[in-house]
Amino acid sequence: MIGKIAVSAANFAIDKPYSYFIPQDMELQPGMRVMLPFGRGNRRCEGIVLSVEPGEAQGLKAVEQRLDAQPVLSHTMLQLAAFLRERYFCTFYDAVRAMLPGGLWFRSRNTYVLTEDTSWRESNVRQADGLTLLNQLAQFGGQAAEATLLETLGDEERLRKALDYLLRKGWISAQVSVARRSHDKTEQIATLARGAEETMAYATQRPKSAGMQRAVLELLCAIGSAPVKEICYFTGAKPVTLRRLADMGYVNLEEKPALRCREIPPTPVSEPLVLDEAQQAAYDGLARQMDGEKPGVALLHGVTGSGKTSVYLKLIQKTLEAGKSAVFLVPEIALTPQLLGLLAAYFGDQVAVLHSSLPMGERYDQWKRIRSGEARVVVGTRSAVFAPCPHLGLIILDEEQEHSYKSENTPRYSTKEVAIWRGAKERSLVVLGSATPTIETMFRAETGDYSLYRLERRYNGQTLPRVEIVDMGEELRDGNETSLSYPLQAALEETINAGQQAILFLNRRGNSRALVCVDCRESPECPRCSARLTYHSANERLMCHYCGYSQSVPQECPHCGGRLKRVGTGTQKVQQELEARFPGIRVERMDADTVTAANTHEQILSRFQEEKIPVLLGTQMVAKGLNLPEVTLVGVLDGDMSLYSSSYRAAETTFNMLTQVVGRAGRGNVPGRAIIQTMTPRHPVIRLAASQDYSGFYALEQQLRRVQGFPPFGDNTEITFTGQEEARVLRAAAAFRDSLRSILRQETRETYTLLGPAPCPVPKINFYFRYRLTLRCRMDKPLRQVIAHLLRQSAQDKQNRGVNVFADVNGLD
DNA sequence: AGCACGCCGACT
DNA sequence: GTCGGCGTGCTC
Repeated sequence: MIGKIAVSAANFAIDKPYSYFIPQDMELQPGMRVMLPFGRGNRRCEGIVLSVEPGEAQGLKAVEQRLDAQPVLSHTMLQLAAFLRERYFCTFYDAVRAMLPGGLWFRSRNTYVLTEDTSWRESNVRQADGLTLLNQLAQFGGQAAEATLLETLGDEERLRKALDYLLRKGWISAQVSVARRSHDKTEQIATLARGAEETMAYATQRPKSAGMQRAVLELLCAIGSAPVKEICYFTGAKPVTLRRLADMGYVNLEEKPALRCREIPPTPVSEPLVLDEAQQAAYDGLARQMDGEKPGVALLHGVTGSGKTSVYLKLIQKTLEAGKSAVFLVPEIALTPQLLGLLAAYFGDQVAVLHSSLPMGERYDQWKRIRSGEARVVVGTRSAVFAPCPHLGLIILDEEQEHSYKSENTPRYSTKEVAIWRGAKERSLVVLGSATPTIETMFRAETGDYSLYRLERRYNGQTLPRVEIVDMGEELRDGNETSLSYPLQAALEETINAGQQAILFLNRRGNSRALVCVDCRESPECPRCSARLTYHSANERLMCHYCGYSQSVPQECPHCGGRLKRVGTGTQKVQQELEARFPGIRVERMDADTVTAANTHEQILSRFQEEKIPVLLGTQMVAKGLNLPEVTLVGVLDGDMSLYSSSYRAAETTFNMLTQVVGRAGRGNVPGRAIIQTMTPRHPVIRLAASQDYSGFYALEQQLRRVQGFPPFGDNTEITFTGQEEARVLRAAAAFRDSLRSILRQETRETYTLLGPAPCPVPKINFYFRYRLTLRCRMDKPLRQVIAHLLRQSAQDKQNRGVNVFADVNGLD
């Protein structure tokens, strides 16, 4: 038998099904993974079987090992992988990697053994490193793992050369052992092994070159013990430093089980689910759709607090009654404790939670429960859209406008597109829920591609908050230079006096801060990226958000030696202003500086709620909060459009953000009130957000998108080129642009815009320069094939060595 | 991307 | 002779 197999070692340029001979005694089915020899060197790699056909071996290599006793991907899921490959310009195996949980992966270990040929003992080995390895192997009983050998030579390049040499000589041979990756439920904890004084004395007498060890010891003296991961975060040390300190006897390292995912406490629910009239109407329509031949896609458009969740719950109930499974996708699991509690209350242990921060073993356990049909309600973040449900009946995408549904790594898939693909294929209903749907989604609902259900009134008859816009320019002219306008001050006073609560929101993007020199105005920059370093108060270090570089805070400006001053979100400044205006007021602050591992987002919110602290002041984090019934006033301190990127989505993002924040006011019995402070009070987006007028915003924005050919009227494709040599990157981009342009011209596409190469918003990350082309044009199948062809061509062009290319359709920036 | 293969120059 | 370096072309 012959197997058509997708190979993990294949890159985009050479990705296709490869035929392998299946040995007689090996039972292979599509969807099983195998080990294979691949390439000239017969390097071992993984593959996944796409199909099995009868045929002769004639010159084919043979499958070496079967890795799964039963398929890990069903027929449909293999088709989905093919879809991902075609749609997102990735390899088949990239798609497979995204679809399977981490715990299912194998780790292969290279081992080297001495052969019978011991002639090297007599002859004169001409390669010094090779001799070292031979001696070491002999010492270890003729066998050693690659990692061990690497440790002796210390350099990957040298190791490779030496191994190469020895293999060629026939003195050693390579073996690969494959093992399922250990269930990753432990973490390493470092503890101080001796007294703090002794340790400090040792630390201070160490040479300057051992500064990292010193930093680690100082930290440990202060806190006693901590997970190795965290120590590395706080000091910038590498795990090897900890190991060295352990060897010297100053630190104990032990494996401790990592915290299991918290059990979800079910929210107490007294009565069976009761829907109000609007909810019932939406539910009836959706249920009817679900029973149909082709359930299709539905948009559930409901203002905040209109009770979309009840409709979802009822739909899930119906799905279970029909003997099928439901997938409930959320933007971020950490922000939905209430939802998890509700699901646990209604569906008990039928619920499986899938998200990326789950320990690997746990994710694998959940995955198995889902596949076996034991868990039929799956809640999770974007990767949960690949849940292996045996009979999928329903997919819910809550808050469908959220950016986290778009993957930013290969494959750069859109969860929504994947959900819709699955829905169509598996005949399950896809429900997109939002208070502020994306323009694309609403457009498709209006044109009839999706069905549309509306929940227009807030549950329990709460009214939407009254919103007021304050012109901060005018405030300035009136001599108010603080961030609190007079109307906001007055409103705050009223709220506080009435014993109610307020949220103040700083609409800043960066939720971290930078250091700026008071003299030359320069900021410390990352040595690897074209980005400013941001100050982290948690570890008192400067860190780079793009590459993870970290350093201690410099004493003075690296450019001119001047004094460095912290600038940033400004919540601290606002807090001072609040305290000056309302002496003795308690303010809970929530930003990158106050949210830490010990003081979580959730804890801050519950303290705010339980202790009835009058004001919660924070950055974007406060927008995505819980139901806070006592909050009657919301103040947006800087509701300006310009704070957002230049992306075509800027208006949408701003509108959504403002609507969401404003909607936080008045969810209890008292009607809410919101104040938006802005320098651009007449900006239509601000005005529409203030009047909570989604349809007005939609009408306006839809028209702009139509004129400019942005989604849903066209697609915005970015082709990004990265590499360490700027000139090569630019050349590759320009060559791509020229080829693309000539093809587009031949095809006489009526309208397209092709821009670039232009530097990306962050032009250098980790020493890699980044340039990109922007193509505005409908991305249909033929055009996708053109792009795929050009990507392959670009990757194979010898002049483009060291340049990576990838394409992203309708990405986020 | 790996990796072998082949050709060349350099060193022992 | 042997080794390392580099350009070329293929991967079932």
